[in-house]
This record gives sequence, C-alpha cells and structure tokens, in this order.
Amino acid sequence: MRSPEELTIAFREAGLKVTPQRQLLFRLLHNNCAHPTADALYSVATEQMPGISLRTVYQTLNDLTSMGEIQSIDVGTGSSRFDPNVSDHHHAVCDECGAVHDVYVNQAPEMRGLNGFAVADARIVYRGLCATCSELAQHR
Amino acid sequence: MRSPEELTIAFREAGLKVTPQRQLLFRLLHNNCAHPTADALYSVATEQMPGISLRTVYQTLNDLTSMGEIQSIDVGTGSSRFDPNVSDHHHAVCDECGAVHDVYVNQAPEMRGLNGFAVADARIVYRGLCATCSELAQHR
DNA sequence: TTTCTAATTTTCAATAGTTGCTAATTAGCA
DNA sequence: TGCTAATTAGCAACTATTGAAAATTAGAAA
Ligand SMILES: [Mn+2]
Ligand SMILES: [Mn+2]
Ligand SMILES: [Zn+2]
Ligand SMILES: [Zn+2]
Repeated sequence: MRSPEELTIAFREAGLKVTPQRQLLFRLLHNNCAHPTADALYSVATEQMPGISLRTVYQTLNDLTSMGEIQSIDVGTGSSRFDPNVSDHHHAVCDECGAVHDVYVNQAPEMRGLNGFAVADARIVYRGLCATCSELAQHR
Repeated sequence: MRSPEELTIAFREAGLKVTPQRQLLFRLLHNNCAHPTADALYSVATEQMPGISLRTVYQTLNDLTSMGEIQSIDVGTGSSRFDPNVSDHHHAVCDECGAVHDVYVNQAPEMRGLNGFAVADARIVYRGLCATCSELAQHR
C-alpha cells in the first residue's frame, strides 16, 4: 500500500474524507508485515485512540481493500487477515505460534487434472513450524 | 474415505454406534466430489431423513475428520467444506458458480524468502472460471 | 426377548467474526 | 462561520459453529 501521506491525497481526490480514525489505520498498516486481523488492529488502535470503534476499523479495511491498497487473506485461522503487501506472493503459517509470513515462489505450479479451467489466480498456504518455533522444538 | 460398509465395521470396532444418521452421512459422502458444506449435506440429508439435526451433521463430520476418513478444507468461501478425498491434492474454485474441483500438481512449489521454516504441508487454491462458466462467458 | 447403559441425537443457547442500520458527529468546502 | 455529504459509533442482526444438557437409542448382556 501507499504511504499515509499518499493515501491522504488519494482519499481526498476520490472525494473521501481523511479522518483521524483513517489516518491512524493508514499508519498502523503501513509496512505492517504481521498480517493482522481486524481485531488485532482494533486493539492497537484503541491504545492510541480510545473510543475508536471496531466497526470503523472493519469499514476502513474494507475500503482500503476495494481500493486495492491492501488485500484480505484467509489462511484458515478463523478470521480474515489484512496485508498491505499486494504484490504477488504467498503465505507460510506457523502451526505453533500462528505467525504468518510472506513467501515467494519461482513459478506458480501448473495444475493437472482439470481441463478448461481459466486460472485467474493461485494462492499457496504453507503450514508448518516457523524458524523460532522449530528451534525451540529442537531443544526438547 | 472408506465405503459405508467398511466404515460401519470400523465404527463398531472403535466402540462407536452405527446410527441411521451416521449411515446416511456415510452414503452421502462416499464418492462425493462436490466438496459440500455442512449445511449442503444437511439439506440433502433432510430429504431422506426429515428431522435429522444440523448439529448431528456437524458432529459426524467432525468425527470422520478426526478419524482421517474425510478432510475439512477452507477455500475462502465462508464455510468449511468436507472432502472424502484425503489424497494429496489441491483445489480450483470457480468465481462464477462456486464449484470446487480437485486438482493435482507435479511437485509442490519450492518457497523462497523464508529461512528455517519447516514446511509440513502446502495447499494451493486456484481461483478463476470453471470450464462451463468460461464457456458461457465466451458466448457473450 | 427384555433390560440396561453408555453413546448419540436433538434442542437450544452461546460464541466468534462480520455486516446492516441509523442517529449523531464531523471534514472540508462555500 | 455555516452547510452538508461523508463518516463514525453503537447496537442489532446474521452466518457458521460449538457447548450443554435432557431425551433417545444401539448394541451388549441377561
Ligand atoms: Mn503477505
Ligand atoms: Mn478435494
Ligand atoms: Zn512459530
Ligand atoms: Zn463455474
């Protein structure tokens, strides 16, 4: 996603208002590689702006998603996660600590066994143990 | 998953009872490649057994899943889907009609950009238009 | 065949995640 | 400074799923 400053301009140009709530979320999402849930963002946002509503967090995330500034991903952890990295990439989820990491692949794997399906997109979710957690597992 | 007959034996051997509700679900799931949701199975089950409860459907699906007879998959369509095909395969979801198809890949793609992550499993979800829907799209 | 009991089913309440609705508030322009 | 359309907050509603407990029943034992 673009920087908070650039988003401010883009929002105004689109006839959208730049509220303190939105600016806060712009900042919380920028360069955020944690793939946070709406609720996780709400928790952090509340520290800096007590009274912000979860509804506003969802609304802003949905707005940013439909503008293509962020993407919503589902890695099977129950709730949607939001990702300011909209480049073509995939995810690795740690079964132990739940961390979600960005990963890249050389080429999208060719699929077999289905004729005539027009592929628009391929998403890979790797599951396993992250470096930290598999390190800890070794020591036991 | 195994056949309804084999499951009947396996359940009894495990000290589990073989109820009409379970037998019905064994039949509805056997060779079912539709990747149905719990609710979809409940609808079909209700036709043959009015009064069966959705709770029982969920319960039986969870039991079969923990026994490894079926798998629960999440392709981002909101609810879990259940799959009697427990072989190593992936899925293609049609954005138009929502159909979920089995697909296979030659080799799981090597992931880059993350050191020390111990991969236990890789799942690919392809999205796009199925043969039927892309056919229809052509004719317009 | 009848009895017994642990397993199962049903019912309904509860939960998590998310969206719909609307009154109150406010950003940004005139 | 005032105006108004956009936004927010609050809360109800909704979907998917599970928890809890009373009622029922499969299957073994008598
Ligand atoms: Mn990512
Ligand atoms: Mn499948
Ligand atoms: Zn971890
Ligand atoms: Zn289709």
